[in-house]
Amino acid sequence: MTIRIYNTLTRKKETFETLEPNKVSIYVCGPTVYAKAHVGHAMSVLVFDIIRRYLEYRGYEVRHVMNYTDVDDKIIQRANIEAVNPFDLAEQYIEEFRQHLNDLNILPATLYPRATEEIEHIIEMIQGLIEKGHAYASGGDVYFFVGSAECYGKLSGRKLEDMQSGYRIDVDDRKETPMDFALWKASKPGEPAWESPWGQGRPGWHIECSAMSYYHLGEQIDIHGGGNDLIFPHHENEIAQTESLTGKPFARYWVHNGMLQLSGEKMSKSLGNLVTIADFLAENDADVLRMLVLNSSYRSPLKFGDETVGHAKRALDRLRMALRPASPGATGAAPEFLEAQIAFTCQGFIDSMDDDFNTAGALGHLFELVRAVNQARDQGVGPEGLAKAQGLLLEFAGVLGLELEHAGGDGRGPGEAAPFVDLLLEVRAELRNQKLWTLSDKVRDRLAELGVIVEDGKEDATWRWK
RNA sequence: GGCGACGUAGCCAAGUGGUAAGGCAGAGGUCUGCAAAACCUUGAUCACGGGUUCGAAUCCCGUCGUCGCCUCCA
Repeated sequence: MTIRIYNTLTRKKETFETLEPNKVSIYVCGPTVYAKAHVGHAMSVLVFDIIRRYLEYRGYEVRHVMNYTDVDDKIIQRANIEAVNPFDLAEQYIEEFRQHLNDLNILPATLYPRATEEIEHIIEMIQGLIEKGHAYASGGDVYFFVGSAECYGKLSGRKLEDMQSGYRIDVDDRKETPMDFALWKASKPGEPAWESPWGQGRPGWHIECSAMSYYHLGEQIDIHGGGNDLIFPHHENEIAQTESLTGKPFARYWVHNGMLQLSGEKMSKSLGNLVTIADFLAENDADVLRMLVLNSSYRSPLKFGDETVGHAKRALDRLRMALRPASPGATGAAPEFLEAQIAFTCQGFIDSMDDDFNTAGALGHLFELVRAVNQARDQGVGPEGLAKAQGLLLEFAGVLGLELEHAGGDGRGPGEAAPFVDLLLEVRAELRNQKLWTLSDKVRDRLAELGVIVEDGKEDATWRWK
């Protein structure tokens, strides 16, 4: 009964052991806020939300920190183009992202630090690195001296020699060696700037995460997460910075989610092939995206498209359908096979999730329970008989962050239309009694066009949003 | 060119040494006035080629392919 996690650092699944018993510290790299967030960002956030929920389910007290990078070149560039204040621009997108987190049913992190609010800590950390000989100031900039970090490359599996011969690295006179990266950047007039020992400037990207993690979670943390596109250079550099300063291993487990792909390519802001979270949620229930993520393995690339989204939606519907009440008047007790399936699903769900958060496997066990519940219902098992199995389904779905009780394919509950739909169905029941099939079918078809699915049961008809 | 991950039925996807979960789609059936939902039945020897082993999808080597990173990127 131990959790195993795939650690990018060792390229192996390892038994999960925390620094402190029953406590987990997680730092996840959040977005750079210069544009609308897309469903790829949502995937990352969902993956770590699911991990966090499961760890809590398994009894851990989780400290979860996610940052916002609210000052960097892209933000400044974008603000210049739009002729707005870069801080306002960042603020606007942070606010939007927060709303997305809420809409996506993401548990709030313990803390959402921002680069601009941590300048003091960042400067302190840079000074510490300079004092230890790991960084040097150069013309208003400060660079990390990569050659001074013993294990540089250990996360991404790269060798310094290989990279130095790489053709993509620009030669920069201010750097002592080409791979050195900026900790502090001197600002140009008009750019956001803070006073520092090296003059007016702003922090480099990598140092902010090291600093925030250090000051909010401590020298060492349990899990550091992010998209696998951050492995190099971002996380490699974080390791270099933090470990050079503390002399201790930074994160015990490096966890990276795969990239969401749109038509065979990584969805990204720079490629421009994206679907924004806002656009997606305008058309779909948030649980559809979560289902898409759950049905795959978080480390692999995930295809996003009409087909996979459709699959996710139907799979979600199937889970929801299992929560339907017993047939009217049914009173049967829970049969043995249902009890057996409950025990089996309990074990299977936990075993799967313990194994590097194998959500697809866990879902498989949930679907087995779904079938058993449906079988039982068909056999006339009553509400009490179904309650335990349905309760378990709801509980485990909740662990994964699915809100099955929010019925309605696109997030609509019965809502204001309910009385009117009910009225139509009442009239339709009359038509059916009189065997006026053409008319009653017309009502059903027209309702279907409006997104209402009507299902005729033995007694009465039920309806739900498509 | 370098580093890394991956390649399981039409699609999505578990399984990592003992003869392949689950979902979607398809086919047939039960139920239904017809539908829908649900239930039952139905499909793959695991990219390819070698090797290790009594035995491999599962370990090793090679080939091909896909994706990611090497520049900002979840």
